[in-house]
Amino acid sequence: MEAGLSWTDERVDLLRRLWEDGQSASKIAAQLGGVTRNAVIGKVHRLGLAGRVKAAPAPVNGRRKPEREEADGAPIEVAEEAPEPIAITAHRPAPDFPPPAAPAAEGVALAVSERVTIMDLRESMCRWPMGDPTTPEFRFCGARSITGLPYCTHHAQIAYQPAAERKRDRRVAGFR
DNA sequence: CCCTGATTCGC
DNA sequence: GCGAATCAGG
Repeated sequence: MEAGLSWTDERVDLLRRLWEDGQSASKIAAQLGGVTRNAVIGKVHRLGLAGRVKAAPAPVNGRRKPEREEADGAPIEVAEEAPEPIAITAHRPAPDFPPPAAPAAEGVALAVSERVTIMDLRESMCRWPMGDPTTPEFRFCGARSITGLPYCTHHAQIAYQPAAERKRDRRVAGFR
């Protein structure tokens, strides 16, 4: 499938903006598409913009070393962090996010049983519209949505397609 | 159980 | 450089 999908300048740029905007790795991954949250976190660290607004949550080891024992009398010095006064966290509730202007249905079939009416729509449910809003048959996708986003992972990828990729993946089928 | 980021290491 | 596996925690 998408063979040429990698960390292009544009994708890195988007990653930067979203991360600095406080978006979580999983959300960013969903919006970028084609990568997992691990990939995002890994990239974030490589870019050197990890852990900005964090105290010191994980000075521990991530992956245990099976056989390799660090048996030496040299205690690893942990760099003490400078007494950072206060982090400037400008709250920007209006990110330059691409609105799901043209929701396009695609072939993948979601479980019909998951569809819900607006009455049953919860915060954690996908708000992807399905059907004609003017009819009583109108439903929402209803699948588990990405925390903080109105859509499930599947629809988020459709709604938030990267600008570069967007043109190619245009698919306008009938709504359902 | 859902999620979060951090770390290590094989590729 | 990349990201899965794993860890540690909310």
